[in-house]
Amino acid sequence: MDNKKIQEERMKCYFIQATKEILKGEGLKCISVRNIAQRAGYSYATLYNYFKDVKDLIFLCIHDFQVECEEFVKQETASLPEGIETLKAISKSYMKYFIQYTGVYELLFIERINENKQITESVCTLLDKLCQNNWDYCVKEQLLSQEASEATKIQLRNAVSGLLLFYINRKYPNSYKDLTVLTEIQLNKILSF
Amino acid sequence: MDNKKIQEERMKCYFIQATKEILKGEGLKCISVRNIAQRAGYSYATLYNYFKDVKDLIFLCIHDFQVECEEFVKQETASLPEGIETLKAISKSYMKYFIQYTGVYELLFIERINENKQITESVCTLLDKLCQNNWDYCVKEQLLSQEASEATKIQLRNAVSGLLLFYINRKYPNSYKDLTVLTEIQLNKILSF
DNA sequence: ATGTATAATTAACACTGTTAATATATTTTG
DNA sequence: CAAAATATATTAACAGTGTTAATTATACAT
Repeated sequence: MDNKKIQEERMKCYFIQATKEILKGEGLKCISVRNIAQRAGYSYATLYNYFKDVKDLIFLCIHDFQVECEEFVKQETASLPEGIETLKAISKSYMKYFIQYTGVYELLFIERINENKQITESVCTLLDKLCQNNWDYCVKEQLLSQEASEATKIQLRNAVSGLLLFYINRKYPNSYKDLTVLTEIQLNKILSF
Repeated sequence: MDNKKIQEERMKCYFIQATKEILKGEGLKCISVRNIAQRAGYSYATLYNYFKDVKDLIFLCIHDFQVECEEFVKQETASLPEGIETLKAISKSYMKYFIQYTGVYELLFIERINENKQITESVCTLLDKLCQNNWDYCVKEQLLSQEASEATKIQLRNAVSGLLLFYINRKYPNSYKDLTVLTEIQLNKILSF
């Protein structure tokens, strides 16, 4: 029956929605089967009729957050012209998203979940993807070689990851202002070619 | 009484030792009060006579691992002359330590524990510290300015952190060989001045 | 309307960290 | 040296966690 599928998808959606709300609000540490189910308006065991386990459910949120982050950055940088300054703006916007939703950061980069290679790789290279057309532009305008752009892309990804890890996970530096200063210096250093 | 103190310290040491063994062996996910106590040869509740809670105990391991990492890197790079190549060697040795003991990496950089500013900062700047005399050397030899060395130091720290995070936590890239290639490129890029 | 398939719930299990009450050593005192 | 007092270690219990089995409620087809 087709109705079965529709209803099943709707139910799944309720649980996924609840999970996403908790992650964005209270954070990863507040995720529990009973907590999710309560917010979805069902008993905790009902969840297991639609998901293999809680990891399976949480895993499904990753893709949604990835898309959300992408849209967030695109909206913030859509009006900017292609080039180095936009690469900086994208990087800062990307960081802004994860600093605003640290629970999402934890899920995407910290939490050990069922290792799906596809998703894992697309999470790791999300910033690369967001920057891609700007890198292409810089190469086309001969601001740097194709080879150099590849290495610099990875450099940018690592720098941003490092800054986020220390700031979100270790409160280092201990103020947002200090982080922005640090970020500015690092971005200028990496993106001066 | 002085004997009291000695005995108390000995007891603490048994639990700390057990915790460190589990962390270096099975990893952070295998840490539990009952598991630690069993390995130490005591009941789980005995632990609470010597530590406020399990976080307090785990926290005490951080300093030891930091020292161990420091000694590991120093031993591997002691014979090298000061300079850029040694900065690379130190970075690679530092990465090697954490890849060998991923449980230690998790504890120092991933796990959310009682936030002690002192320790947190010293963990975040451990690589900086290990490199310091080489940076001083490079500045003295006028290979780069003091200001540039500060920015590059942070750049190196972030790059290494990013590489470790993705590789250890997300298996990206998915082979150690690929990681070494990626690392080599990144280090050469950062340390070419 | 009744029987059957399906979905949702409660009860239970094996874990987790932590605390209170109990049992065991150890030390101090008569 | 024996008894009382103190300190230490252990078991039992509680409130959590994820997960599964058994049970109840619901929807659907005959």
